[in-house]
Amino acid sequence: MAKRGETREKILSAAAQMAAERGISATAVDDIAAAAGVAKGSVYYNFGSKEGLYAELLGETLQRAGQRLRESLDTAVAGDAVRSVAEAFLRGLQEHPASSKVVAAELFRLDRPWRESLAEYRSLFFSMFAEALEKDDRPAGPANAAAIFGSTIMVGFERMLFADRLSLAEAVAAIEGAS
Amino acid sequence: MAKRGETREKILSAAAQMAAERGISATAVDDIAAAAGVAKGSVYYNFGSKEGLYAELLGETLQRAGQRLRESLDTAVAGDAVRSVAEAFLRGLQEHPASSKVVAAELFRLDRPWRESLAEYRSLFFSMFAEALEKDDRPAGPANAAAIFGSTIMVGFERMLFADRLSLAEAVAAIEGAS
DNA sequence: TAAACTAAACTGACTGGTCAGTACAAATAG
DNA sequence: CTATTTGTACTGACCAGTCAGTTTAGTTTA
Repeated sequence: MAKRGETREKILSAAAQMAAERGISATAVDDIAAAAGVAKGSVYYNFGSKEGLYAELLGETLQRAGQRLRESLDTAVAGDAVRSVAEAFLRGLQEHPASSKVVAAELFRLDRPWRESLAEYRSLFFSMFAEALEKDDRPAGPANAAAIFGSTIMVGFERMLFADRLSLAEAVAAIEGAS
Repeated sequence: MAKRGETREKILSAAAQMAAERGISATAVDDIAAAAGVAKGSVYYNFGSKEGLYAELLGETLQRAGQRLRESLDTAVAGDAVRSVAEAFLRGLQEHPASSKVVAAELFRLDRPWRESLAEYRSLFFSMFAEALEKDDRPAGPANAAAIFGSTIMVGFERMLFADRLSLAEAVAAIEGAS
């Protein structure tokens, strides 16, 4: 029998994979369990509810992204901060495509229980991009942060959908040039 | 009895309002009918299905936006095209907040029947922003278009959520960028 | 001019399927 | 001995979609 940690990992991975393809609400708990090769009861034993499961998946993903951004921001040279942060963001998307897709699709939704948590992270990301702009001595109002963040997400998404058509360097250059 | 057009309008308006607050999938046809002050059967008489109803709402909204962008693009002076298109886009969001929210929330989803239609419009918008960039003699690759489009959407969304905190001019300036 | 007719518009109770969540006894692992 | 996992069967809520019947507006007939 698998250890607790392994079961959790298998479930989280299957949940991410399926939701990336079909969306969260179209993914049934029975299907997740089947895809993970695990009993439905184990999902509830480990996560309590479907909501709890996806809250954890989104939370993990967002926290990881936040940490990445924080690090790249702190180590970046002044004048290169925006580029550095945008690149860190894009790398994150690339390394965890499934959960990233889920997050991206949920980021604009208004009807989910984890709306608050998502909104919190959104404003955290905003503030970090603003910080990067400041460090580069560029205008750093809320609109400017939103603009940079928006272009980064959109370019990242585009890149995820059309795999290798767009190099990391090209993508970052476009983001820098946009605003 | 109300004329056919009136009933349709009431239903579309209620559908937009509710979906903007709770999302499409969390909005029951029963609730739409109740909010519109109309029997559930009338929804099906007029639109055939829930999917048909929202397909029409999204289609209308996207087409209107597309037209707006086309016009502003065609009348814009070279050098001012990006600003002009971005402003047109933001104005559209402002004038139809409910249906715009619905569209924005659906724009990144992977699991809907109207995914194809949305994707089509997304690439139409992309190409118009690319055209605007060209007209302004700026780099106009796919990444650049995605970047501008992303920043426009994100700033517009931010503006919709925090109503008057952000003037149209400020928003457009942030999208255009300082350089 | 009013009665009869017609078709389109509308109604709302009902149906059938889906799915989150529960129950629990038995098996396995550390 | 305790925590974890399994498998199966079940419940109850929710909700898209249906349909037989009712209302309305407009038109024809006598």
